[in-house]
Amino acid sequence: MRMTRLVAKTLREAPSDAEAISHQLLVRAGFIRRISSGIYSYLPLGLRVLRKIEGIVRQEFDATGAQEVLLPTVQPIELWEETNRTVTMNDVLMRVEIRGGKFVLGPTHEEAVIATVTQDLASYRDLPATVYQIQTKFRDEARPRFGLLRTREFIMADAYSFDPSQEAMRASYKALYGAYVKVFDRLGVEYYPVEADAGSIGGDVNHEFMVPAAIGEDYFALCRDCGYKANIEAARRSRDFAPGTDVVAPMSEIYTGETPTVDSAIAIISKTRPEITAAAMIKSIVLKDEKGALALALVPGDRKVRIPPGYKPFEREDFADYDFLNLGFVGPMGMAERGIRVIADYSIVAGKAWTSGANKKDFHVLDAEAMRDFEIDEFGDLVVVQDGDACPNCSASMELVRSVEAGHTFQLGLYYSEKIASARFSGEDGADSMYYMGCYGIGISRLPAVVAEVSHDNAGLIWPITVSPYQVHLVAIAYGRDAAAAAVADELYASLQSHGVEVLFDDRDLGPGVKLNDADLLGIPIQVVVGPKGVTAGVADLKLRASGAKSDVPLGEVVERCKTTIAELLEVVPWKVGGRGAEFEA
RNA sequence: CGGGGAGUGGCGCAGCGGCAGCGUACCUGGUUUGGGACCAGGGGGUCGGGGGUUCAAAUCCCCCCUCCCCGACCA
Repeated sequence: MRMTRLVAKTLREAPSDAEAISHQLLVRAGFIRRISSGIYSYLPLGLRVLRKIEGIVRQEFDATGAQEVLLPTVQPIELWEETNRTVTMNDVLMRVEIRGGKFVLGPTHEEAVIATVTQDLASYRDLPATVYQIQTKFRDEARPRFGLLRTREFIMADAYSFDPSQEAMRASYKALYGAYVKVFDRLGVEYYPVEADAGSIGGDVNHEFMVPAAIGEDYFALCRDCGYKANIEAARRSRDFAPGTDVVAPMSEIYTGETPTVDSAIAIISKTRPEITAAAMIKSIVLKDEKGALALALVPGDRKVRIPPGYKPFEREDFADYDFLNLGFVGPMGMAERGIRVIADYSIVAGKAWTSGANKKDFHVLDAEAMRDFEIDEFGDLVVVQDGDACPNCSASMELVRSVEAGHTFQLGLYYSEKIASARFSGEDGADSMYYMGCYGIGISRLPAVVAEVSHDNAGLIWPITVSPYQVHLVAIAYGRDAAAAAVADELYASLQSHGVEVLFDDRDLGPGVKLNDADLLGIPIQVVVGPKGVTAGVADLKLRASGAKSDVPLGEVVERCKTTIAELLEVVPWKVGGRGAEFEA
């Protein structure tokens, strides 16, 4: 492609509303343009990057035997009512009403894929099967931000596996997980498949594919010793807490006044008992399960609580219904007698003096001991993991890594099949059976931004060759001014193309500084510069964008050198950690 | 949805009661061509929208819209 013809203009300055570096660079380099909040157009360069990423996904998904389909963007709302997701996904659903009735723009496609394949996967003989699509989706995100990283309209590659049994589902999951590892290896960015929280879907194992990035909205816990890694919502810490050895005084009450938070209570209490810190306090969080039964979660006062599965936090208004629950002064004492289940973090050990709310407004208790002054029905992993916590596998210190979620694989099991009557096939015995499903999503349109976010420098973008819009950026210095040099450049351009090299040719009549700076901004991995000086000497300058390494190449060898350099760059997986990826327990 | 900030030419910004400006980008001519050159000329803006105050509003007041940031939310 000749840049004089290319629909894109580089900008010296990014729009002021572009906050994320990836957003700024992608706009400045002419890859994308913002149309509305969270809604973007792709210019030719940006689309080529998308196509490269899609191509990688297609290859790796196809290699597992998955088959590409295309599901509708506009879906009848009845499909969504069947799974109750008109309610559970209400906030992101975009509804449209047309003559034909009520519809939604698909934010995801579980319902649609089941409706699509049910008659074609009607027998156990048709299973297993995996289909996938690369589709535009729409979610009315509460807050689109960071350019392409969080948008309302986005492109996703989503695969769905259908199996006759849980074991078969696990095999399908493993195959797709393997494809994901290959896809991310080829994208050339550092990534970690981490254990993830199943969310409301439930299901067995699921993984998120996380790319560490300063702008990331997610965190995962990483143990560099044993390789344990889990999303912060799913991460656990070691349960190895020995009982304390304090000589615990009898429990006593203390008037603390209007101190409904841990910090405010400690501020008062520490005046008389300076040794008592937030960590020595029990934070009691009131929960309710699906049936409305109450439970109490106990965590140390300096930690954030991780709500155990099956429970929801009590709403502020709910407290009015229970006079023994004083918001801000709740404690575990006497809860067993009231039939309230007490679940404690493993760190709430006996033999230690705890401070707690006294279940009485404006009062706390001191020197409460677990098992002596209050019962614990059950222990759980109830705290949100933080930097320095001990790894649950090997007890080494873990760190939290800030990252962007780039992909997510789920074992859905029967979650949707149970809700959708048509999700059935005839089993070997002739009876109706439900599909065991898996779903696998990669944020295609998020990835150019993810790559840009982790692969750039002060001069601009640095594309891995696998996703770069072009492989070679041919820069002609003094094109239109120096006939001899221009002729050489034209010849090189034609020659590279005829050898199958994807080449962007800067044939613009601009000063050399502009063109070289633009080449760095666009970030194509191999730059070839030809100008009057070099042509006189019989050489072109070949520069690798990533390393900045330059070398003079005789004009007659440029094409060959480009081809071998491309091959070398394709050979390298720029980032690879030993043991990462392949191993996991499905 | 709560809090904060901003809307002036494609992009970045100044102007803050008295003729709508600068840089960049764009067009024409000329000089220049190995790291964002220079000279001369030129085109382009309902100053986010509506209402009000005023002899006069980009500027002051009211309402609305949009965008950005922080938070809440995030199968």
